[in-house]
Amino acid sequence: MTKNLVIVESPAKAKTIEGFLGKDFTVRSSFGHVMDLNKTKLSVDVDNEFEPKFEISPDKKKTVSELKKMAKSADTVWLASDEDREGEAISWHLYKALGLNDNNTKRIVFHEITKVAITKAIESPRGIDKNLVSAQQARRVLDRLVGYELSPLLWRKVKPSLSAGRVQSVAVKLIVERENEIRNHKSTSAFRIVAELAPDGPNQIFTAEYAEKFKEEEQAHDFLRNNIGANFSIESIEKKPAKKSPAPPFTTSTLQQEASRKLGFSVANTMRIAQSLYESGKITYMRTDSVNLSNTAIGMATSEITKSYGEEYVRTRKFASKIKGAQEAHEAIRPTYLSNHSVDANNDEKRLYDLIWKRTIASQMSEAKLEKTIVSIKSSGADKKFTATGEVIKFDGFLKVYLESTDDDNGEKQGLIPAMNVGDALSLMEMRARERFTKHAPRYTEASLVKKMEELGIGRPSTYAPTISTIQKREYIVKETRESEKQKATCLTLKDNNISSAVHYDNVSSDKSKLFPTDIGILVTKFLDQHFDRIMDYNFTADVEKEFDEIAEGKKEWNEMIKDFYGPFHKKVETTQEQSGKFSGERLLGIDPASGKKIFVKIGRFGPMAQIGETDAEEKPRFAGLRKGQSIETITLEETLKLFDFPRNLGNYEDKEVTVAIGRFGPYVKHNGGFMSIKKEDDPASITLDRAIEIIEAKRKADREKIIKSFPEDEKVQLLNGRYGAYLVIDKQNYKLPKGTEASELTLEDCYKIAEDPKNMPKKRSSRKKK
DNA sequence: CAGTGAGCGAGCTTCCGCTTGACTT
Repeated sequence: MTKNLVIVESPAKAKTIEGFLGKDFTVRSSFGHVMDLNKTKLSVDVDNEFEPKFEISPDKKKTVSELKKMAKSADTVWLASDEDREGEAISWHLYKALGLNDNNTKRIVFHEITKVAITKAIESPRGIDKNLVSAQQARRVLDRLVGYELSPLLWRKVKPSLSAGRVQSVAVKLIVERENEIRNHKSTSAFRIVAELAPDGPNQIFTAEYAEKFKEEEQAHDFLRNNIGANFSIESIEKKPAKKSPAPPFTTSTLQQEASRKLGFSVANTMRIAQSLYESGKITYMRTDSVNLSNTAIGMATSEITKSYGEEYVRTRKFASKIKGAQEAHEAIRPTYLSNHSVDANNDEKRLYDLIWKRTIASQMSEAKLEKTIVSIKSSGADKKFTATGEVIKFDGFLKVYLESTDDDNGEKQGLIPAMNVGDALSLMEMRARERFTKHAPRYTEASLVKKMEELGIGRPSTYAPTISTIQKREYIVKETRESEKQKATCLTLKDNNISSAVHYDNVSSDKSKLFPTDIGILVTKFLDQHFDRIMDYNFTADVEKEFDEIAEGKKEWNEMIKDFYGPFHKKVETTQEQSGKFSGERLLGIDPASGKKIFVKIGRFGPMAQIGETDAEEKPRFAGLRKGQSIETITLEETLKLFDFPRNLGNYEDKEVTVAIGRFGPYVKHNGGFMSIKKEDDPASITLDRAIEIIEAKRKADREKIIKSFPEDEKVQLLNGRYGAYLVIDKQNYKLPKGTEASELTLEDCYKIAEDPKNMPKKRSSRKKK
């Protein structure tokens, strides 16, 4: 059929490339890896040179059989997966899975998707690099061994269904350690002195800061008093030129950071939107660690900048990655056509595109030229000097288009400074001594965690977003907005020869959508740190990467490397398994005044819980789960005792008892065998019977509205309103309704008929949804 | 989803990286 079959990793790429190649070429995609280790088994023969058992992934069976068919009828198969470890392995796996041979198979690589690059690649094919394949195998086997030996250990020692891995466990550790730092941070305060001054003549006020801060309010007060009626004059003015350069074009990580800071997107959201822009051909590939732009792109940028801003704004650059372990198989993320200043798409896509366009264009624009002015001012009432700094843009350059934001954007703006001369007298408008507290390190956001992971070389562009969602799904960390801590601060003001004092409440931290560790995350980190310090070492990944590189260069055997690692690792797993007991993080809080028994908090099978009495005591202990937001690290005895006030009997309704209790999904009201969750506004400790009845009635109303139709002839059959529209239930089994069906018009016969059609059976979930 | 937590024991959970759809009760 086709003479040449070219296989790439992504279907969008396949479509583009097919346009560049002639009729004789058919381009298809493998959709990433086609072979992997079996998910349900270790699939690594640890007694036999660590031989991995790769098999065709279940969800790739169809792709592989289609490709196989096409490959059979082709003269030549061109394996064009990415030029990195994983890409090489994809080619090798395709080679095996499609039953290819050396005579009709060629391996090619290209970094940019242009006709020239691809034609050139076709002209210079090579064979599959087995060393690179071995390096991937080592990476894959190492991750499997770590993940599949540590996770079961956690199930036994801590809690079922937990997970551990080279990447995720260290990501959690970063957040746990940051929280510890914050907990141990001792905030100190000092009074900062700021003067608002104005030269004679036009009313141009500017601010200057005094060179010293004062620890005590009294000292600050004394200082202000000394400056009542003082003379201010300019001692020196220094002007110096400064430059600002644009940031490199986007990689996955920097795109996630900027989209988070400037647009407020989560990393998963950013990737979803970028994927959509990529699929519609608007931007280049979005999973990349490269800051490189192709010559074509730089050419487009040059003409676009010249046209829109003028020649003096052009300054092309080649950026080099500073990230260790960067594989740079792709270009940086950029618009496919820089002449499109915006795109026709939904709002989020437009905004993300706009960001990418600006960043790309700015990266090829001239530096901004600034002039910094530093004015030194002396006061007759002070020993040291006041300093005012100003910044004037002489030439805006790339700033015309784009300025990168930073994580801590609370830096004060540098104001304009009026034109003045040395010796000029100034009038004091106002002087303030404001108490400032030192701030603890900020909690991570999703995006700043990605930044840190990238710095440490942990994870890859394709895994940042999934890793962050995994550690949230496992409940190791939570993303939350918490009430920020306030601190009382004093501000003294000198104005019109008078000193007044006022009190402010300053936010110590801004905790909007920040990452917090949970009790389980803290406990698991502690456990792994104690027993597996090597894997929890921030340098572990970087160190093994060096060894993968040696394997890729043919300087090392992959299974030798794994053997060296696995020996001591596996021994540690075994001794921990045998010698250490349950790791519950148990904390003794004190004595229950009612029973005289001990009260503990710890991690149980279902998460954090409190316990009155000892497990091996004759009388069974009482248990209660901790509420959301409570932590075994910080909960007090009083708070714990309150948890045992449930279930609480509120009285009777319709001759049946109404009780309120706290369960797995929060507080609920129980009545006549039914459960109803209570809303956030209601406090289970003080809820009244009347309010509980309201909740019961509201639930009944919702249930009534849920039923579209029921049949008195067969009560097992019901048509219900669900989250995704109408559906059919027969004897607890759900069925989809065929498209276009009006549920309220269906007869009982219709329902039976629908249930018989296997098309309407709901798909079985491949993996059970985690609680 | 279902409102537990000892004991009994079967059977389940899990990794990282490469890619997109399929399709939810």
